[in-house]
Amino acid sequence: MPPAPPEQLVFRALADPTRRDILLKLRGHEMTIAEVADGFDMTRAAVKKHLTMLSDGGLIEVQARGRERINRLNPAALSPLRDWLSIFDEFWEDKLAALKTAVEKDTKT
Amino acid sequence: MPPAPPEQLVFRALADPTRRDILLKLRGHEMTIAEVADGFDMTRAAVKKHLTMLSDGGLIEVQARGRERINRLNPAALSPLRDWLSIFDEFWEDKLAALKTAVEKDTKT
DNA sequence: TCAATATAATACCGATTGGTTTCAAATTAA
DNA sequence: TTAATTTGAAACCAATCGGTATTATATTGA
Repeated sequence: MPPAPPEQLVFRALADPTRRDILLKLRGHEMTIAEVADGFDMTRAAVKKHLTMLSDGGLIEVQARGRERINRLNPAALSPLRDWLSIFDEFWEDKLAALKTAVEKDTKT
Repeated sequence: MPPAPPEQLVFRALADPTRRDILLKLRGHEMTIAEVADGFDMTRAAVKKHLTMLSDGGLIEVQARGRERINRLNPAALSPLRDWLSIFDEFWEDKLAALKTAVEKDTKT
């Protein structure tokens, strides 16, 4: 297993909508570059660049098979994102609690 | 309440490490621009630009108070990110299940 | 073998980003 | 009132980004 890419590469990879769409497309089954590119309104070369950035972030794994490159989703690489998000869970809860209080106070009057 | 910014503005806002650090810094209590900028190795103007992008993504709320601008964390704006992440939960689970199976098989031999 | 296919690699382009500096405007405090 | 403070806004710069086109390389299939 290659080392987990730094958090920054994950956030950077997800910053582009085309790359997020690629990840969605890769759910379920692996694809060659040409298959991934199919349906996108850009050249294969452009899609390939996006795939490289996704690979840099560890979000996909690429495997050579003959002259093709098989791209496979690696959902485990989303962990840094989950971890970062969890830092804000308590504040999220605080906001919810405050809202609950406000609603209760409102219905009481 | 202003309309929720599109998902893309949230992902874009989080793509920069300085902006993520700003969000961490804003946990707990609100701050003026100068207070946010303090500790960062860049000009106040640069930090202000980051705050603008965070505001564009709805991740902070800005309120004028005299000549100061109070910046407050808005954790609710992270929802699009949570929602997007949840799309991959099932594949995450699949991977875990596969791992579990592999481990069981391994310990059995 | 040889042509077609799948990808890689590079150079190039315009737009955006992340930063700076400079100057103006609004607010506050002495 | 006047000077200091806080911010806003704009011009500018180098680097990165998202895309193109072109060329080269490796693999496959007839």
